[in-house]
Amino acid sequence: MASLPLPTTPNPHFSRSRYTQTRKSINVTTTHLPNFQNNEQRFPISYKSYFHHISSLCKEGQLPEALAILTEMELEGFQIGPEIYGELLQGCVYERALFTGQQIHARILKNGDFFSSNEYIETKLVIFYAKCDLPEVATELFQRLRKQNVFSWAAMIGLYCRIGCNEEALLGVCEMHENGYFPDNYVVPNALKACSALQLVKFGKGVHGYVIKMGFDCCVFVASSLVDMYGKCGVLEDARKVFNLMPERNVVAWNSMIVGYVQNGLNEETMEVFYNMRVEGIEPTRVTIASFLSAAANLDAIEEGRQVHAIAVLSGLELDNILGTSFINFYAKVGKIEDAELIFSRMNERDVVTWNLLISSYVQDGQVETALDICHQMRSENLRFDSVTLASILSAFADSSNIKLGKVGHCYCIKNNFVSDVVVSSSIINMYAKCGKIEYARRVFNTSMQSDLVLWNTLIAAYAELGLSGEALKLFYQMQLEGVPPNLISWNSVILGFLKNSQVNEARDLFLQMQSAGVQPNLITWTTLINGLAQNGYGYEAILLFQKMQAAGIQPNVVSIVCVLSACTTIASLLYGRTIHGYVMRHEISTSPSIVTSLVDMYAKCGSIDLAKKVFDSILNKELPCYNAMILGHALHGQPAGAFAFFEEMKKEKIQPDGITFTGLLSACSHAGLVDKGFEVFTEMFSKYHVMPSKEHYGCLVTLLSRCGSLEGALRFILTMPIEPDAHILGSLLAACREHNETDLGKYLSEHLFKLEPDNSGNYIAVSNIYASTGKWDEVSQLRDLMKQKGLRKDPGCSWIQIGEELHVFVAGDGSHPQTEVIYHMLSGLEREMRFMGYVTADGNIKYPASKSIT
DNA sequence: ATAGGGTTAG
Repeated sequence: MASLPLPTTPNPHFSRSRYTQTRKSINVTTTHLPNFQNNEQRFPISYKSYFHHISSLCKEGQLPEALAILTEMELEGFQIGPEIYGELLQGCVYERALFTGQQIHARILKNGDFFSSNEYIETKLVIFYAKCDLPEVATELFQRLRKQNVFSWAAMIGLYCRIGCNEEALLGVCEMHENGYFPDNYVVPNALKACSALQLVKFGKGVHGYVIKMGFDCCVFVASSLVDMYGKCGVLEDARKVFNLMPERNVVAWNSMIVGYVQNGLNEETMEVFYNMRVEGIEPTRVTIASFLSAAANLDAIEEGRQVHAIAVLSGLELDNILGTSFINFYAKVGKIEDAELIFSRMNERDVVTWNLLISSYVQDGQVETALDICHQMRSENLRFDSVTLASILSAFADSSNIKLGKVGHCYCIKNNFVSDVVVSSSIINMYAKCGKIEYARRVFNTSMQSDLVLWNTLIAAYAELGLSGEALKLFYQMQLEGVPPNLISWNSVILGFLKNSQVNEARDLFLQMQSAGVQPNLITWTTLINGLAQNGYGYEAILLFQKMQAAGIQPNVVSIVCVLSACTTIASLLYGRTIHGYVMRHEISTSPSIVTSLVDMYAKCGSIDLAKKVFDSILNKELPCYNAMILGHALHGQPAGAFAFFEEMKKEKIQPDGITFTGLLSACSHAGLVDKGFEVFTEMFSKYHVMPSKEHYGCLVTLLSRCGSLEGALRFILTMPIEPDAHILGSLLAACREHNETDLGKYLSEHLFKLEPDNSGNYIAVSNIYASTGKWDEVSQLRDLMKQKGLRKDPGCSWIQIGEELHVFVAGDGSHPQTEVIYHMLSGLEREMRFMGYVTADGNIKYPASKSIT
């Protein structure tokens, strides 16, 4: 019989019969033990051999076999020492085998005090229960410990970290330190993790100091954790410093740096680190790839993402659920939905996240039907919808204004208790608002959690979109009374509300207010303002604002470029339009379809049909909007043949025309005086192309008749058309009155116009044009003063150009067209179509010379 | 020690 190193005192509970019972209970078959069973010679096996065998079985995860040997040892009469139980418990820790571990714990207890009060065993038990994520049991055993040590502390701190009790974890670190146990390089990473979870950079820095003092800073684990902590706390400079100082860097160190950049939106830096990592020859892991893909998705970097896809395949990385979803996310975000689908079909395991990502991909792509299809498939695979699924499909119903399905979705949320999720309820509010049911949105908001910022923002955005700026502002104040401080999105929405309601000054004022409140405007704020100014007739100021934005260090994106191009268009600034075109070419965003379309539109409307055509020809997949831009461009040039040629080309390419196409064709007819052709197009529009005529189309015909036919014919047409004439239509009649010197009829129509829209500044301009054309400058001045009194500053009916200190004001030949046309005429040398009205000096006074030619 | 999905603003 081999001698035991421990215990030195006999165990009173030890008896053969007890262990025989245990043997039965664990159902051991001796076939597991070939070396021992088949050895007929039966050399005496030493305790040490048994121990090593158990130890290696435990390390291989063969716990039942290890237990069987334990039983065999007991049958052989060995007294079991703590190190054997320790090995077994360690095996259970590796395997997270809670049940087996509990059995071992029971055996230890049966062996009595000697074992259960052994420091080594006690610690192992704490570690075991901690690793099995049982905080109650682990804490109880930890508190009953006769002697704590670094290991038991490490286990408890690790447990607290895993289950998200980060405060407890940090308190533990402090307490162990106070009790004289120095946190080792296994405890430090957990402490740092807790710091980042709690965003306690200062505590993290303290730990960093401790790390340096203890000399742990050369430990890769610790240093990587420091990089991770600084990254998660947003202190990228410090993360980088630690990273640069690391004597050796493994994949995790590189990954931590990459993850830090990606999570802070520093996408370019992420890519740079990735490339450096490649240069150093470090093989990427799934973490590397997933993080890189996230950056590539944010940057719309299709090529880079595809290359990394190839790298992942070449590196033989397994396409697990998380890596797979990263690929789906990347391909969906860059608009390659087919590739996203392909990845999805190749994945072996899919969970709710995977399915949700595919659903939201289709929603973002505007494919509502397919998204719903996927929902059904998801259900047939016995996966339940969660709040993420519902938020996605509700936003799909919002985008497609499908209130019927929206209501079904709302009911589903009520039945399945999703309405308490703020993300879901904000989706419901948004859905009702986008479906035109603002009162339903309000009611859902009233019954929801009123402490959530996003819910407030959703409702404010809904009112803002409708131009109900008063209501939006009221909510903006109300949320602050309820103790919810507004964020950037709240400010942006209120500004948008003002601009949608033509309250340009209020919008500008709020833009200043937000800055004095310490909220810095972002790209969206600037773009909202630029777009709003352009839409309200302040094209020049919009361009100045765009330049100011760039001076403030904010890089424009696709949306802001499109907005500033539309500003160029409204004031026909070919010069600045070309500047923007240059910017676009230099920054390699010239492939964006919306920018290209805007460029065509800008050139066409600013008077350079040749440049418009040049850009148009460079487009590979031409869609409806760029054809429309070319048609409108030719219409404005008074080239109906060109407009109709593009219409024919469009038909050849099997592109369905829409309402805008026909507005272009009709205005081409109106410019060229083709009355019959105009009515032919009008008839074809609804009989052949099933496009319902809108107010705009009727307006074009009224202009056509009043210009080319007779004023009388136009009046008769107005009486027979199926819609009420709006201000725009009356405006074009008014212009015709001026052409025909029908001043009395003009004055009569003006009264109607002011009744229809008393605060529309465009009407003031239209009426003042009548007076201007007959040289009645006093009346013009009176109307301008009235506009100033009313706070109206919008000047869509006339146009101006700055020459030195003077602002020269022009009016179009018939005064009925947007100012764009005026400057277009000027640029294309068609001065005869235009009449010079006067000029505004720098101090704001208007001077009206009798006449002036333009050079 | 490091990695994946949803809501609100242009």
